[in-house]
Amino acid sequence: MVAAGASYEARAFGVRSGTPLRAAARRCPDAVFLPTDPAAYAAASDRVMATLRRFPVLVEVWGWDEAFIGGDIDDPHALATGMRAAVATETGLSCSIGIGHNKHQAKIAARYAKPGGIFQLTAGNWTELMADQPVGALWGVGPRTGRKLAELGLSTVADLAAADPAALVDRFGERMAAWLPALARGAGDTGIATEPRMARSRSREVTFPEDLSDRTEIAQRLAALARELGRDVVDAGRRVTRVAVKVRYRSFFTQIRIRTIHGGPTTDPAEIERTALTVLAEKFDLDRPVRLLGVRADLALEPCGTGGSDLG
DNA sequence: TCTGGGGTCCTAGGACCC
DNA sequence: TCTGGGGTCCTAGGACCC
Repeated sequence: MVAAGASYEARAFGVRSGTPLRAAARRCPDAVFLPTDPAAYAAASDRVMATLRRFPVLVEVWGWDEAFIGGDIDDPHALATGMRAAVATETGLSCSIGIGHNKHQAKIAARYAKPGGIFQLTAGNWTELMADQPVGALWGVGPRTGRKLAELGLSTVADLAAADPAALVDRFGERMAAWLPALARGAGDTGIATEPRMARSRSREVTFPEDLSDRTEIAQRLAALARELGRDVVDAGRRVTRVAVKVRYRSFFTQIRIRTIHGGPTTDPAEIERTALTVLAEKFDLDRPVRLLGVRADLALEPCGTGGSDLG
């Protein structure tokens, strides 16, 4: 069990998202531990997004607690101030706003804005603020890429910004090789998608308190997950194209095996369950203790139904 | 940091067909 | 029988983000 998030007070003690609960309790003995409440987060999120949409801007929802605001804005600082005030008045919540010429800059600016402030990152102050940062500070560069870049002698944003894409191609492929140095120079996407995205997949997974060794029990637990998932997907009015099964063993070694549904996309939960069980039986070694089981359904991009627009 | 749950996108290689 | 190229579908796996 790990913390999904932590208050700023708890963060001061070294507790953050992903910290095991045991470690969190050790570092911060006075911490209050709350269960997750997805429905409450969704409701609060809806209210915040509705507040933002009242401004004459484009709003792209980016998860529960983030949004990109787009537009040709004369005075972004004034806009941000107005938005923060409106969100506070209408929802009682505090938010931070980062301003930039693209999503990447805005995203990083928002870090500087926290907690509960406004910060602007531009071509003008990008270099000053970012040049000496580790490459991992860039949005989209994680620990793995950071390590690979370090092996090439590129550890800071400035190093990467000056790197020759040709020198990165072998390691990262054509696209990434071109993208990474641009990212380091502050480039980024500017598109704002106001329409809700059509989900590509839906999944369920569970880590067991005690590893599972009994094959029958493993199959039963997977079947139960598949049934829950099937219900979700049907409720959402979507069709399933592929079913993936995920198994994590005691060693933390994790495998995903996938199968395309024969005969085209399905809405039949029984078929989802059956496919998951087949994949489990045919493609996994179940002689080792299992720590986690998961099922994922990949979804057809066209909703099911007979041409109606019941998803409005 | 003995390591949750829910997602997205990209790449590489094999199979198969023309 | 061997050879080559291109296209498409499929799976595995890597990586990142919240």
